[in-house]
Amino acid sequence: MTSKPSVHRPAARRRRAPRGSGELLRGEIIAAARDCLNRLGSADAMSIRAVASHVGVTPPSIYLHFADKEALLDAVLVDLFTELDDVMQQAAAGIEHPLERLRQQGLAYVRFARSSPEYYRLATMSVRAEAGNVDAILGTAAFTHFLATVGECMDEGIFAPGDPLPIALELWAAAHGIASLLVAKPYLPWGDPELVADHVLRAAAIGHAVADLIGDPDCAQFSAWLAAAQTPPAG
Amino acid sequence: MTSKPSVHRPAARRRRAPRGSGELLRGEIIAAARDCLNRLGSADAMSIRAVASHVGVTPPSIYLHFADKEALLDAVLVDLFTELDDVMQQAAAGIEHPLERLRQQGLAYVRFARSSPEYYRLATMSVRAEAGNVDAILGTAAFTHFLATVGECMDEGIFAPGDPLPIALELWAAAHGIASLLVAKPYLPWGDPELVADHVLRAAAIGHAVADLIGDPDCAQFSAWLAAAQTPPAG
DNA sequence: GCGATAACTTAGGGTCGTTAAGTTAGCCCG
DNA sequence: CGGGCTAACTTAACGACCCTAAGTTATCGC
Repeated sequence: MTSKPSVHRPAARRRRAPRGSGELLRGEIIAAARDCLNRLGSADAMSIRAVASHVGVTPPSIYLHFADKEALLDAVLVDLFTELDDVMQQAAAGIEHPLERLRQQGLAYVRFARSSPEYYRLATMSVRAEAGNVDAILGTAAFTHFLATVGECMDEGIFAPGDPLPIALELWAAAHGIASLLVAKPYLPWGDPELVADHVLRAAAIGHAVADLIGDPDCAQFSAWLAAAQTPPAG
Repeated sequence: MTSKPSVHRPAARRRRAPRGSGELLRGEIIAAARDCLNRLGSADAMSIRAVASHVGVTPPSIYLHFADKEALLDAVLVDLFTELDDVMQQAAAGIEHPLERLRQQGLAYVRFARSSPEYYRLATMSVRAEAGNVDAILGTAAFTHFLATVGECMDEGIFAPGDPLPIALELWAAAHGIASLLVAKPYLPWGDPELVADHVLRAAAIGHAVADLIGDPDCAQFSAWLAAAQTPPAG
């Protein structure tokens, strides 16, 4: 399991860095780690040895910059979270209706997950995070921006006014659910991934909006409300 | 990382099994693996050596019954999926309204995930499954029963009539999303896990029902529909 | 040019998954 | 009741892994 023959392209031994710039190597290591990660496909398969050899250095040198393998993976993730924010911001740029912006952000999130599955797995499915890193996720630019959009939806009357955090977390859960399954079980009959992601996100948003609207009826009551609402709106 | 000092309770060397019953050991190995899995907390930390020593046998004996570590983990999962179906069936028993049954099944699903996080991680977050195992998930008793409940909701007029599979997959995505995050990031400010799970599931169900109802308006139109629907239903 | 020290390397301990080859114990058959 | 067949195991070892301790070398300030 651990003993798959990892690819060892020895990568010509690199010249020693000049005196002040040990930080230089750090960057190269992270880049190499990212490279190994999506070439080998799993954090397990990405060995310190492979990363080191890829940079042109011996394994112990890695430990001059990172406490252990986990710390290296964490550093890779920091890189990636800023990229995630980039694509989400870009997807939402220039869209005025906050609900549509929410949707585009969600879709960008799922796309990002699908485009680099191993990173996504690493980021969301590890227990590595200890109690301290609450901010590591909630403080992320990506989440902060998402949270803001949820707030704007409240201002618009889409969601009931109040603290946007719970709604944001729950919408995130939906987005993560479909992203995660598309990544982990791509062979299931999802149909067009973009489309199914849109369905899930849409249902989550509508669901929260309507839930805020109708309160907490029991199932029979909801069923009745639904039947009454059959009269379609204009459009 | 891999080199955490695994607990090696040597577990008195077991007597050789009688001639016909090699299958006996197989069961004991699976049980031991399950035990190690939730004592050590991760599939990585569960070493073949630990499992073997827990059964009272040497590591190579494991390979008489399982091709490799992955096969052993798969066998553990088969065990667990039948248990998942048990708790979901039990949760739904005696409830007549299909929507409420759907909800209880979803809640049971999340509860199961939270009660054995490492199993859940293993089952849902691995890439191990190849193209062949579509049935390994969709053919599961748990999923089949869930699918049936979705179908009954269609008969009841909750969801638009048609193929229940897409809806079931999408509802599953929502359930998986919250289950997965509760398991992987328990330190986030979720509040009461049972409650937040209920919110997410509820929103997903309502969202799909309403989405079927209102078609695919743009955001502004939806906003208007929402405002018009403010007139609360009876109850 | 010469020490101090940053930037590495060599060597190795301990764990892991897995395999090849050996050994022992239960059972069948004479 | 005893000899042998073979299922059920064990011993030994390979190669890969993470990580550490201790050594070495190149760069820079003086």
